[in-house]
Amino acid sequence: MSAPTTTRDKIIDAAMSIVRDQGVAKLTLDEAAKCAGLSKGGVLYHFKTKDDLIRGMVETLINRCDSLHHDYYDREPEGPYRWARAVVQTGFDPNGPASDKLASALLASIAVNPELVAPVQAQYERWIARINADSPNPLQAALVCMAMDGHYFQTILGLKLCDDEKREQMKAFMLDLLK
Amino acid sequence: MSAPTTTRDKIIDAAMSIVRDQGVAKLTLDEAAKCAGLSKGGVLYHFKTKDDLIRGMVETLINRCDSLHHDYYDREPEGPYRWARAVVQTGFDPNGPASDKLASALLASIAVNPELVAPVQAQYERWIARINADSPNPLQAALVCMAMDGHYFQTILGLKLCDDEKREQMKAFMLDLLK
DNA sequence: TGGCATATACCGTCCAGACGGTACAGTACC
DNA sequence: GGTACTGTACCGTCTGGACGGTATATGCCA
Repeated sequence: MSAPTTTRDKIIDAAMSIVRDQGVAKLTLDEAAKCAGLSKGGVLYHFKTKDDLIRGMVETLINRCDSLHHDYYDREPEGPYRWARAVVQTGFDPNGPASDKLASALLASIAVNPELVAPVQAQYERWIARINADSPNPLQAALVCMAMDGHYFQTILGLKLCDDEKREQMKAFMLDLLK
Repeated sequence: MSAPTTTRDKIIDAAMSIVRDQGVAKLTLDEAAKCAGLSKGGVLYHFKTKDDLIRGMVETLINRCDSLHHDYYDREPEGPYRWARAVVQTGFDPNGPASDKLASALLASIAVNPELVAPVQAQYERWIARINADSPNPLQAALVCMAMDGHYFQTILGLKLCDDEKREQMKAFMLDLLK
């Protein structure tokens, strides 16, 4: 994860760390300010409300996720399932959406105000469309993508389906299905 | 979902409904009491603390999930991947863990106090062990089970990967992989 | 049979603390 | 002197939880 540059980014980064390390309940404006190294007034200058802050977190999540999708798409060889393969690569990226930090944005949004998830839902549909468009068997692609969602699910809950070694096997297994 | 009988169950049921319908943030002792048709004092008689209430919700989730696993296991024909097939059937059961109501227990626990997820983590490992034990290719089973987790993930977030028709196709596709 | 103690289930009130948000007075750089 | 940003002091509200009280049922003993 690249180091945050602007104060705004620093606050978002701090908020994500709080959720990851201490749980959503501990995400308060005061705490976010303290972790970002400024006062509550400072935070409220950048984000008018707490919902606003979470909107920022969600936006960061979506942007970083989408840009990773594109990066991996460019690197993947042409052919069927190219987008699906990019999704798998993204999901296993240590700085990707399955990192504790980014996933925390989802957690924060659902917990505080379910409406804040809307942008994710919208983007999700766009991703699905993209994947379906270049997948010969949409069911096959959907299965693998659902499994990636399961991966996020496990990350958020701290569930361990497999150790690091099996994770690599899993990734290879998935990519193998997308040829 | 069977109608709650004891007051205790009624409270847990009410709490789950609140999380599902209004979001975790609205889950307060007062609100749970009101929805269950008694006073806050009454709720606190059955659950000493709010964490206790959530522990009850998580326990209900685990029990109902495990009992569904067993039900479907009994109904599935013998052979390889029998437990994995039971997991798929359970995941698609309208009253199963992917129902909004049960999933809300997870949400509540992570949001309020991440430690409360521990019982789920413990049970999860037992389920994994069971599935691996009768799966010729553990990667195949793991892929499908991860996809089921993805299904819960989508339920919680309100994401729509597929419509009802495609869901049925998906289920058939998964079960077909487990033969 | 009646009197009394104990347990269970539940109610209503009160309170300390935390939280989101406002107001405003700075400060530092351009 | 204006713009971008920070710090502090404060307010109203909400929430978890403590607590004392109440009604009913059950058990015990004479």
